[in-house]
Amino acid sequence: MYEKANWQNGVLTVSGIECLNLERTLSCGQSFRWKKTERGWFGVAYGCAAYAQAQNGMLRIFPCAQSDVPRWISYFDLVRNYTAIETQLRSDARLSACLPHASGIRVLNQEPFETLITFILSANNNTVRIAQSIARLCGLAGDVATMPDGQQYARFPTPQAIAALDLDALRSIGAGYRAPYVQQSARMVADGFDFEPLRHMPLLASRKVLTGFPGVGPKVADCILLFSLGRADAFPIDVWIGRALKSMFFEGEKPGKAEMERLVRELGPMSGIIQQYVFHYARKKKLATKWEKRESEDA
DNA sequence: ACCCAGGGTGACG
DNA sequence: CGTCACCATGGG
Repeated sequence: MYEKANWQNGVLTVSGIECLNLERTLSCGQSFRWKKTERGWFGVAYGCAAYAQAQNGMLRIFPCAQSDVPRWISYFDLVRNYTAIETQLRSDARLSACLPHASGIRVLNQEPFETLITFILSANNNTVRIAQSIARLCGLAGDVATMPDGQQYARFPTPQAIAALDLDALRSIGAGYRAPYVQQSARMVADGFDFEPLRHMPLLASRKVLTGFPGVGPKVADCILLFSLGRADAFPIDVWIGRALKSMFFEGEKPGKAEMERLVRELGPMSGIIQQYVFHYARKKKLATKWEKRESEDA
């Protein structure tokens, strides 16, 4: 939640934000279009390019048209009470270890079609390659727009633009065997698929609709629901979360499907947000052990 | 040369 | 229903 949002001369300043760590939020693998620069984080969302800076519970976004203020507030999920979520984490002995590494993470509210294509590309892939492929896809088929200062940037391509690409073009951006999935899914959206009903259906029904897209299974469906359709109870289970839950909740034993579902239910209606904290914690911890291992090998 | 990465698909029991 | 080889690509 936040106290005040002020717009002046193309700059949006939101103050009194209780939990916000931009570094963690923008580099934790939910969005792949933000880069750290000297002027702050630069990214493109909903066709708008902007810089984002944060300090002391204050978030500044520029350039920002006045009509885009509600969208940015929604994008950074500033309406949600993250203090309550972090309190829940702190009071759970199994989850509290996540906070030092993940406090201030927010789940962004991204554009659904962009999220669909992004996470089709994410399957059996790594975050560096995913970001590269997205950037090349935008350069290849995205509209070029111009910022007020003259700087040019590429928007995420429309469904029609991606649907019009041939498979060789999609392979050229590094889509690999996912190229036909991207092409066919883009065609379905270009043909009029409507994401909006998925915001309000029962979770299982929404997931079933999304797995109708080629290249979308249960995990990618949950990513789309959590990252772009406001479903805070969608709980994507990937290799990192699987490992983390195994050690944190099941004493190193691989949980069955029913046990996993029971755990997610126990975590409550914000389980998906909590998932993001655990995911980031798991990745940071693994990274540290990798570094330690490499340094000990060097020595 | 082998393993891994925000998994999904299709074939087979 | 569950399991499993296979998928294209680049880095470690």
